[in-house]
Amino acid sequence: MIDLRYIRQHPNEVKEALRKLHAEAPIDEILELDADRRDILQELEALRHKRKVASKQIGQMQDLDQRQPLIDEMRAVGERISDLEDRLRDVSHRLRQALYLVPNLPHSSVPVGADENENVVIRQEGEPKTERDFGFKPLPHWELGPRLGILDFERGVKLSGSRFYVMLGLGSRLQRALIQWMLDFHVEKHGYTEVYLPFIVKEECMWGAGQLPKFIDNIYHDVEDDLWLVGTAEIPLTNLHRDEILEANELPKNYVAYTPCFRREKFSAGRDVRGIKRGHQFDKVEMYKFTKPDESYEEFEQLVDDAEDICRALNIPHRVAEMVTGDLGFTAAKKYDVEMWAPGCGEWLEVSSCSNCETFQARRAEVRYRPEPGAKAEHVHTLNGSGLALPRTVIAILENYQQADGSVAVPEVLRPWMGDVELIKAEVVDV
RNA sequence: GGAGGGAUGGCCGAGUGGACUAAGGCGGCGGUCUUGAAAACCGCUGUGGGGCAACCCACCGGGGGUUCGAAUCCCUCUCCCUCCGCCA
Repeated sequence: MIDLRYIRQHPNEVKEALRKLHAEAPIDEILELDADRRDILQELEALRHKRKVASKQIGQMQDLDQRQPLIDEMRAVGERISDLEDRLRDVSHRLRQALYLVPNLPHSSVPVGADENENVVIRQEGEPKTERDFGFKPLPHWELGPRLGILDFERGVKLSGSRFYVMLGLGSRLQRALIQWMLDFHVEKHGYTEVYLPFIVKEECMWGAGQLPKFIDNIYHDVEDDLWLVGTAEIPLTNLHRDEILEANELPKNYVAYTPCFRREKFSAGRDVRGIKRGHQFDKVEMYKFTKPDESYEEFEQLVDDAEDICRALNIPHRVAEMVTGDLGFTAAKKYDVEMWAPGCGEWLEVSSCSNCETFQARRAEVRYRPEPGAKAEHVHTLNGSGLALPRTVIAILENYQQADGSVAVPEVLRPWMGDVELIKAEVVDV
């Protein structure tokens, strides 16, 4: 949610920003509702004051005959107050709903562009391996996995339908090793605090993180208990300090969490249906920062570098792309994607998406800090970034580390987390 | 799932219809005293909103209601605690 005062004072700047985002939001409606709300509020408060004073008088009057006319008058005032309160509730609700539809505004440094095709690759480390480097034609993971007996698509579908899969044996263990290793890596090398979170949350968390109302169709929802399955750890992490005022000296607060993520993928029907790139359920290690506003961009660059560190340690080529205005998404003021090269499917895979949401989520979830003791509380900035998304990192490992005989080498850094297994190879099957 | 008890400011805690403009304490900040500190004493110390301002309004877990007037009465929801049951 962006600042209502800012919209009121700079409506044209907001509209201009929305044009750059290729987004629409009911700004004129917001301005009208805001004006209405303040009109109603002023009248209402004047009447409440009048009633308050009169009620005090009534309480002190002994003469019932004198009292009665004043009581009658105040009864009428009470009815008008009641009316105005109803109108205020209605207008405030509509105003809030309208504000919830406004996306975050882009940071001034974000390049203007229409869509993802105009995103800017700002750096790349490592050269993608070619067929010549391999000495054979590298296979995509959806062929490698089943051949090695570590991926089973048919049984996933049998259990849960399309976009579900089963991991087996060393495939499953590889993913588990990655989770452990990445958590330890961020805790030990980057100083994050590990946190274990609920995977299903209350509706208000969804509003706080900016998931509702916009993304309702992409969220799994348990109707009976009105709980919502998280599509990313960003949701419970944003709400971890909801309605809190943090001390300046405890910022930045850096968290890292592993969670499964659940997404209905209503908007990507038919896309990325092969393999494990886009499932309804996937695992992710997520980094998250609560920072002071004037430190957030410095912390943001660090966050991206922390994600890249994982790519470096795995020795897989990666690049960083900066999102243009048209591809920023709803909550980010600035966003980078980290992509790993996958030689089998022949594409750059988004393994991390890093966003600086500035005060957008903090305002929704009311996360604030006190700049100085005794000073007025201000909203913090919130930053999130995958560190990294698992199935895609597994894809990159399988496809980059495949050998001519169809086996897959285990990256050295992961071996201690995999019982020193060095090679994933097909089980010998009795004929 | 059943029975009972609770939810008040940063924290503890009093308050069962009208001076609550929420007592008192703790903590924090400032001051006096002191070479300095402690102690003692004095003062200040929540959040949000409206208004150019003086100032005003709201908030005692959330929502709704009764009343001229609600922290206080009624309804409802949520959460916490104790005990019982079930259970990884």
